[in-house]
Amino acid sequence: MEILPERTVERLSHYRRVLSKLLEINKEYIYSHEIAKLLHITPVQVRRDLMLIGHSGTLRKGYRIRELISLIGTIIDNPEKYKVAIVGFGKLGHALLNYLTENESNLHLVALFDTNPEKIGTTNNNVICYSVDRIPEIIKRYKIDMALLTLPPQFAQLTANQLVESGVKGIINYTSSILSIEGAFLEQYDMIASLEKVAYFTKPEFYL
Amino acid sequence: MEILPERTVERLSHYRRVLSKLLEINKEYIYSHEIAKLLHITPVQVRRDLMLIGHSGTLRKGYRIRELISLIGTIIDNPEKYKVAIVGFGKLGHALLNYLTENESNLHLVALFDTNPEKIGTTNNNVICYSVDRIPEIIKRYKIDMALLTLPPQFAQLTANQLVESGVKGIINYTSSILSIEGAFLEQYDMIASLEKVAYFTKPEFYL
DNA sequence: TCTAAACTGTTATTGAAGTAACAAGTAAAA
DNA sequence: TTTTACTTGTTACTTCAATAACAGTTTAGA
Ligand SMILES: NC(=O)c1ccc[n+]([C@@H]2O[C@H](COP(=O)([O-])OP(=O)(O)OC[C@H]3O[C@@H](n4cnc5c(N)ncnc54)[C@H](O)[C@@H]3O)[C@@H](O)[C@H]2O)c1
Ligand SMILES: NC(=O)c1ccc[n+]([C@@H]2O[C@H](COP(=O)([O-])OP(=O)(O)OC[C@H]3O[C@@H](n4cnc5c(N)ncnc54)[C@H](O)[C@@H]3O)[C@@H](O)[C@H]2O)c1
Repeated sequence: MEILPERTVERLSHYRRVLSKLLEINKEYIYSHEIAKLLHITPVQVRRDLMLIGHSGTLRKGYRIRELISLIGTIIDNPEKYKVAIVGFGKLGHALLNYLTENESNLHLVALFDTNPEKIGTTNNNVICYSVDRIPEIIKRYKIDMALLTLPPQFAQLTANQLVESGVKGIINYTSSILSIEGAFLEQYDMIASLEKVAYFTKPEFYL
Repeated sequence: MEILPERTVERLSHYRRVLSKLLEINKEYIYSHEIAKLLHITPVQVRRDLMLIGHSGTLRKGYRIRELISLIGTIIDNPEKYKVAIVGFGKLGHALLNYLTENESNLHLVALFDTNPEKIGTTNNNVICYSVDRIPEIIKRYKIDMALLTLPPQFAQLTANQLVESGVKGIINYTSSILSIEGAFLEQYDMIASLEKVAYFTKPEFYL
C-alpha cells in the first residue's frame, strides 16, 4: 500500500475510536455521512480516506463496522504493540503516564526516564523510572519504538539524539525547544505557540 | 493587515521566543538564515513570514531584533493580556496550570473550573477553582477570552457550548471527543491520534 | 418490470502551505 | 572608485490537503 497522508492517518485513529463505540451497541453497518457527522467533517472526506486504505463498502448499506475497525488496525497498528517511553517524569510526564495507562490502545508504555534521584527506581502504574544514563541500554533491551519528551527544554535536543541513536523511531516533543533529528519521525507540539495562535484568531477583526 | 496563515502565526510565536533570548545576550541584528537555522526551517520561509507581517530588514545587515519582537507583539498580542481559563482541574489541568504560571507570556490564567467539591474553592498558584455552575458568571465577569478543556470527554461538547455562549472566543480541546462549535476558534489536540500517527510513520517501510 | 432515490468510489478542481527563483540594492573589499 | 559577494523582498511554482462533481450500482417502490 502507498504511504498515507498524515491527516488521513490521524482521521483513521478517530474513525476507529467512534466506530468501536458503535460496535459496542451492536450497530453493524454505517454510512459515510453518519461517520462524517460524528467527526464534524464531510462525507466525501470519509469516503476518500477509506478509498485510500482500500476499503469497500456495500452500496446502499454502507460500511461494515467490524471489518473497517479491523482493517484500520492492520494499517496503523503493529502486530506487537508499539513500545513507548516518557523522558522527563515531571508534572506533564505524570499526566501522560496516567493517560496512557488508563486508556486502552495499541501503545504500551514501557519505561520512564528522569535525572532526579528521588524518582529513579520508583515504580508508577507498573512502569519503572530509570536514570537517563541508561537510555541506550533500556531502549535497546525493550526495543522501544517511540518516546515522549517532557523534560526541561534545554536537554531536549541532546536527549533526542541519544534516543534516536539507541533505536527510537518516533518522537513527540512537548518541550518548547525546536528540534532537528535524522532517522526518526518527529512531531512537535508547542503549547505556547498553539495558545498564541488561538489567541490571535480570537481577535474580533476576523470572527469566522 | 490581512489575516495571516495559521502556520505563520505559530512561527511568529517561535520567532519571538528565540529572538528574545538573543536580545538578552545583546545581539542587535539577525539574518534570515540565522533565524532559520535556529528553528530548522528555510531562510525563505522566514523572509516570507516577515514579509506577510510587513517587516522590513536592512539589506546586508538583517533584521533589527528589538523592532521585530515588538512588531510580532503588536500582531499576536492584545493590549491587555489574553485571559485564559482551564476547565477540568485534574492531572492534565494541573500540569497546564503549572506551565502557564511559570512561563511568562502574554496569557493570563484567570480561573479554573471543576465539579469536584474538594477542588472547588481552592486556590492554586493564585488561581481560584470555581464550580462549573459558575461558568457564565465568571467568564463574563473577568472577560475570559480562551479556555482549555481538560475534563472528561463526555462533558466536553456541552461545556464548550456554555463557554462560547458566555463569551469565550477560543477553545483548545485536549479531550478525545471531537467538538463542533460556532462563533469561536477551535483547536483540537488529540494525543492518541498524534501518537498513532507517529507510530504509523515509524514503520520501517517508509523510513524518511 | 421500470423508475427514482440513495450511496459509494473516483477523478477533477480548488485552496493552503511551502519552496524555488530571481531582481534589486548595499556593504565591504579590491 | 569599482567590483564582488551577500542578503532582502517578491513573484512564480510545487506539493499536499480538502472539496466538488459525477459516474456507477443497488435497492425500494411505483
Ligand atoms: N506542564 C505542562 O503542561 C507543559 C505543557 C507543555 C509543555 N511543557 C514542557 O514539558 C516539559 C516538562 O514540563 P513539566 O511541567 O512536567 O516540568 P517539571 O519540572 O514538572 O518536570 C520536568 C522533569 O524532567 C526531569 N529532568 C530534568 N532534567 C532532565 C534530563 N536531562 N533528562 C530527563 N529528565 C530530566 C526533572 O527531574 C523533572 O522530573 C517542559 O519542557 C515544559 O516546557 C509542559
Ligand atoms: N492526562 C493526560 O496526559 C491527557 C492527555 C491528553 C488528553 N487528556 C484528556 O484530558 C482530560 C483530562 O485528563 P486528566 O488526566 O487530567 O483526567 P483527570 O481525571 O485527572 O481530571 C479530570 C478532571 O475533570 C473534573 N471534571 C469531571 N467532570 C467535570 C465537568 N463536567 N466539568 C468540569 N470538570 C469536570 C474532574 O473532577 C477532574 O478533576 C481527559 O479528557 C483526557 O482524555 C489527558
